[in-house]
Amino acid sequence: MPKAISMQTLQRLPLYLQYLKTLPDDANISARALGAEFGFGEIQVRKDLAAVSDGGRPKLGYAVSELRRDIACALGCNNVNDAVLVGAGRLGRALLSYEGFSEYGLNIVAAFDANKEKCGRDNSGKQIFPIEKLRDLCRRMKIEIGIITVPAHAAQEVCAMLCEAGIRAVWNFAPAHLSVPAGVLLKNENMAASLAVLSQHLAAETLSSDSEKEKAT
Amino acid sequence: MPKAISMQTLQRLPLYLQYLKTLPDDANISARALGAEFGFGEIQVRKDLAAVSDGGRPKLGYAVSELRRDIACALGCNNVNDAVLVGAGRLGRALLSYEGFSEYGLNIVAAFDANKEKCGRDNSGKQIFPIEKLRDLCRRMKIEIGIITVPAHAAQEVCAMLCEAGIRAVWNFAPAHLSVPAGVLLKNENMAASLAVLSQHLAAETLSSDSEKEKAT
DNA sequence: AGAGAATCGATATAAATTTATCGATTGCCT
DNA sequence: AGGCAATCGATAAATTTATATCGATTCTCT
Repeated sequence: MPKAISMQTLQRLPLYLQYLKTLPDDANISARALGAEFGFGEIQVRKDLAAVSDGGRPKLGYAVSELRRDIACALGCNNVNDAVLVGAGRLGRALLSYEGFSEYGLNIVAAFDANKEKCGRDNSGKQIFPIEKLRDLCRRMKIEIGIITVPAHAAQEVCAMLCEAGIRAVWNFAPAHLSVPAGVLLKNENMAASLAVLSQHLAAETLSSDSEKEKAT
Repeated sequence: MPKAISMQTLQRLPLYLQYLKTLPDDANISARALGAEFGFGEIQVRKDLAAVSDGGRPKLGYAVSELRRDIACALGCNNVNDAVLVGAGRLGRALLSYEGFSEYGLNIVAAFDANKEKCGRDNSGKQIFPIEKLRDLCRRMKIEIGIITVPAHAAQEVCAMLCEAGIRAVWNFAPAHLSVPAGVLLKNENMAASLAVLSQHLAAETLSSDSEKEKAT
């Protein structure tokens, strides 16, 4: 049963899950071994797992199949969330055709674009509609997640449309700052932040000879 | 003077920078106003800014142009880092043609793909080479950043190639768990983690009327 | 010029997160 | 069976991060 899961833990769980999926069903794994894969300490892993699972046997470790089930459950991977995507450019189509989302309970039901030439059936098999139909479709299907992959200058406008259409969570890939009404969650896929970490690593290593601690995120 | 910038601060700075770029050069902005844009507290913003800038005048706030300069400097946006990208599929090409990276000091000099049909000049203007040339080009140009956008099953192999070619930081977009030698930074662009946050928000709101969870021990 | 309000910076407190310590449990080996 | 080593879970300490408090500064308005 899910206790309160800390924000940090919540973001590590998908990593564990991803890795656990590569292991045999009947395997066991220790917190230490799991952590070693990511450069995490074993205690941290144990605490993470304790937040979602109750199994874990001394000397053996955790049963992989149980862990997978428990993590998936905690992450809500089993409750499918429908989503729409706005902006059928390169990035948008890349996400449309990415099949890994379903493993995490995300189902992109349709895409929208202002350019009518892009409309029709994408070669991912997903339908791309003119943006005018956004509101109606979202309301009718009670969509709760909107994914924004439009150019920065159009992002706020699209965001407003999505909110107006009843969306409750916005996943923004546009390099733009968005504002959302209260009650709507905004999650920026923040590639600039990742870049900041990368480039600081390079800068740090070039200056101070070494003794850098590697960190996977 | 570059003090120690905390990890969290480091990841907020690009957000500020992004927003500051939308403001007039001669404007001023207060910590409170800047924070309000992102839902951050004003004190937090002030501490973030204090880590990279020294300006900030009572009653007026911070000079936008100074802040931009200081943040950009702290993020190393001025020292250009060359990078290569492996995997010229949809996502790879999307990143190739994304022009926003240069603002953060990332310059993708070339891409590689195992499929020779994809080689040649991309319509982003970037060259796509056969993967066999990866090692040579990286070493010759002293590339330090490698971006992985191949399917999950090929990711580890590509990662190893990059490390072997002298890469010092790997930016992984593949939904796969990678291991890198010590000294190489691995940054996973962790869309699953973002999804976890999104879907927990939805779940929390839906069940918000429920009482506290019980825990099995 | 002086009152007043906004805002900064520094210091202090609180909360979240990570890391350490230690005893208890369990499987494996001889 | 009995000892050994691995591992867990819980509690405690340390570290990092966020928030609050307060005096000092400086701009604007009258």
